[in-house]
Amino acid sequence: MPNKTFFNLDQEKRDRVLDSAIDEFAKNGYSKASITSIVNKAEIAKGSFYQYFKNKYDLFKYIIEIAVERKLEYINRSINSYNSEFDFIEYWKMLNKAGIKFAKDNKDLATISLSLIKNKDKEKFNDIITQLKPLSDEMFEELIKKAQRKGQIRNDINQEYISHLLYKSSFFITEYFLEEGNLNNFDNYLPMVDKMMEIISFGIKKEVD
Amino acid sequence: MPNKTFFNLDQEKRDRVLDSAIDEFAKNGYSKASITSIVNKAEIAKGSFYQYFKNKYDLFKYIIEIAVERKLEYINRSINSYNSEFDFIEYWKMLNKAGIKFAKDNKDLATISLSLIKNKDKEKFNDIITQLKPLSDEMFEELIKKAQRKGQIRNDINQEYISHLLYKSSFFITEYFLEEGNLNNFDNYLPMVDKMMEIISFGIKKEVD
DNA sequence: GTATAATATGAATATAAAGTCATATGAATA
DNA sequence: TATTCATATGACTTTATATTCATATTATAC
Repeated sequence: MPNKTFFNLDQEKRDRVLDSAIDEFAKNGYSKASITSIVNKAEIAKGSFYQYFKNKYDLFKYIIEIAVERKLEYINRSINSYNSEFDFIEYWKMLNKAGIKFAKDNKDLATISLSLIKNKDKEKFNDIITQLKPLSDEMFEELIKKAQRKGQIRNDINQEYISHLLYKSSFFITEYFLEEGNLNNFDNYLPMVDKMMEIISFGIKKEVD
Repeated sequence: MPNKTFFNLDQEKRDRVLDSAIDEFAKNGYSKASITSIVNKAEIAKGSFYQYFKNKYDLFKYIIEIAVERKLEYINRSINSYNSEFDFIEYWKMLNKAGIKFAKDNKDLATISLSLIKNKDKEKFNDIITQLKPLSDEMFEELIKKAQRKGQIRNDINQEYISHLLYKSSFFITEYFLEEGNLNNFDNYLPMVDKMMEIISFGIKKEVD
């Protein structure tokens, strides 16, 4: 958590610091991100930085917090506009689309979150990763159980397998989107994702007999 | 490429250096890997290291070369023992299994290759990534075209989508395997992969009518 | 056994990073 | 105006890194 000094700052300056940091972390990942670069871009003194944050990790943690918050907003907005009878496949597609939309509008935050999840240094980021739980594959578990009860997806496949497959696929969908070439091609990208989701749906859907 | 001095060394010493470096890169990734750690583990002097390699990058490049070579051996071994009529799904499953087997027997090399592919700093590693081409999604393209011609997989889906899906899925299969918990659970892991591949197959397979 | 070439060595150098601290500035209060 | 408190500052410290280099050791050749 930033010090209270940081929150006393006028929003313009606060944004300058955060934007600079988000840019730096997105470009270089956590360990290669440089405080010196961040303060230069934000046009504040190095000493000031340490008036605002305990250290680099403190800053990073706060940025992830922002990212999670923002992404949940996108997801909740989707869920709220979903009025029909529960249909797992549709629901899953909707979540993926919300994820892509979040990444489209917040590509740096999305990049940072992704890099965190892909990071191997679990020890170090353990407390941060805990924050991500609501966006993890555990989220799918309940949904999948429900869908299997309702006979919407095959139940001859271990729920853990499906959960992991869907969770990971949502990642590489975002990941692929964040690759150059696709970023500025949102309109071409969406139909592609539709096809991918369709492929996976075919595999998990229970045939009506 | 290492200097000729390195190749003049007796194999025991060469292996000591390589093993130490592979271990270090697998544990820490490229930029956080430390030459000091490597030479300490290998029990050679720092100065000696720079008699063998031009720099850190030179060493890394060489290790990737080894990884690619070794993985291709696994793949070729599989392909050679594949005698039946071409069946895309079976072929694809076979490739994935060869990949997992490679990862099982060479977990550090597999970890390093994965981290390279996941790395964002394309500029820096551009020349190395070129080496990986034979293991990339381009490999799938020809296979998929062939399979579509033979009517083995749906042709209402753009070949690029499928190619990317299959390529990425092969990654997360390896990735998931390399996560702790699964590594020492090879026998439980294989059936799980079978199920995952089955799910995707359902989606891309052409129904016989 | 001497000369030459190959290899080994670790102290020294250069660079960059995170984090600290004494001090300066400015705003608010009385 | 004088005092107090919050904020700003950048030089300094510490620590780690990759890389270099002059020199020492060992092996090879004659």
